[in-house]
Amino acid sequence: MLDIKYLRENEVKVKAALLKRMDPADLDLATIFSLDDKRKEIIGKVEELKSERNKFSKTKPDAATITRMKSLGEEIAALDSDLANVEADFSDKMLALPNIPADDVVAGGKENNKVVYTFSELPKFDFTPKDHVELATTLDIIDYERAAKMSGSGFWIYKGAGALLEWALLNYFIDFHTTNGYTFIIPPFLLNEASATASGHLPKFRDDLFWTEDKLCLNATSEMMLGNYHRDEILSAAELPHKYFAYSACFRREAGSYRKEERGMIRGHQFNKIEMFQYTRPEESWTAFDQMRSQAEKLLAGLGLHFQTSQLAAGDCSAAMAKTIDLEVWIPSMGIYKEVSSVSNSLDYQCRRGAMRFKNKETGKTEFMHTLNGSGLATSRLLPAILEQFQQADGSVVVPEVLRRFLPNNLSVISLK
RNA sequence: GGAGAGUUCGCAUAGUGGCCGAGUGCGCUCGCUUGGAAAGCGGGUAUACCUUAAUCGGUAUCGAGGGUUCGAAUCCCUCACUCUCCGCCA
Repeated sequence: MLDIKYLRENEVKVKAALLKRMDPADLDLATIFSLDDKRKEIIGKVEELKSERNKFSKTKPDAATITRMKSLGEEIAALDSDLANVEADFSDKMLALPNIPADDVVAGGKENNKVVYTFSELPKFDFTPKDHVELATTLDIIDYERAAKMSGSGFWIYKGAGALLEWALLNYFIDFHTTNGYTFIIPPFLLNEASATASGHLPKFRDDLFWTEDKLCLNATSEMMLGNYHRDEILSAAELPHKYFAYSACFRREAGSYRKEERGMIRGHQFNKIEMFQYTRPEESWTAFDQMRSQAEKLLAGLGLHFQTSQLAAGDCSAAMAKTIDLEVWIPSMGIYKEVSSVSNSLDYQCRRGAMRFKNKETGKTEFMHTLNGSGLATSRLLPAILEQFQQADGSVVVPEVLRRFLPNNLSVISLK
């Protein structure tokens, strides 16, 4: 959520920035301002009346006063209900406004994304490379068929060396983030509606979430959890920044999509992800952003995979974010780069929504913090990338060096039994 | 799933319809005192919104939402959470 005062004081600038990501037809600040005016007007009136009522409520009033207060009460009730309507309308419209893109974020959609970094060379093969589904199935490390039998399409089973490799990836990430001073969190995997709303995923993603009969939804990214961790809290300046990382399985319905082009485990209903998250002082968030980007890149580079980093155009960033960069790993069989990490700065947008503040010692004021999140990393596209990029002519796969210490007997090659 | 007890200002507690946005103790903080400290004494110590140049002031908030009432921390209803006992339990 944006700051109404800032909007009013910087209307021209804000408008220009928002138009980088919004259709002009959807941007109507004038209506928001007039709702705000109306809101203030009613508040002025109703509070005056309440003040009068309170004066008489301090003592036992006589019969005449009681009659007068009764009609005053009716007036107050009417104004209160008007106010509730106006405020609901106002807050709907405010919540619908996306974040203001950072100055260096270009306008437009996906087509304007720009590659800003590339790691290593495109892998070349002197044999005909296989895709990860064939490799995994032949090596018997991923079982798609039995997963479909048990749970339906879009699920898979990690098996044997596949499960060990998956777990080694997670261990490698956990080790890395812990070394960098992040605190490990394993959150609940189900959350209630209030939390999903505060994190900004509702109402937008309602249909993309799995819902239980108990009105809880399955976590689609642990950002939902980490972004709620300090909700309605006021922290002290001294404890900032807070750096967390969480492991969770992530569940997404992915209704009606893509199965043909995105076979195997490129897109599924359940995958594992480790998410970095920071709460910072406002003046420190861009430094933290660069830090998180570099951490995600190091993590991925450590695996030796060919990938690129793209800076997203305004329209391709999710609504809450002022700036986002994506790490995209090369999937040889598809001939494209697929996202494995997304690092974003939401500035104070999420904190306004969740009332997450800190006490600034110098100014004595309570201010909103900034939040940043970044995958570090999602595994569901890494495993295919590893299988495909590191495959050998005989169908075996070389295990990245950094993972071996997390595997039994320092397993270095996954081969046919 | 059943029965009961709870949820008040950072913490602990007081408060059963108007004098309660809320007392007391602890904590924190400022000042006095002191060579310095402790003790002691005195002051301060929530959040949001409205108003204001700012202060002052006003409104709301005693788990959440609704109701009764001229007036609710206090009475009624619904919900959430915590604790105790019983039941069930892959």
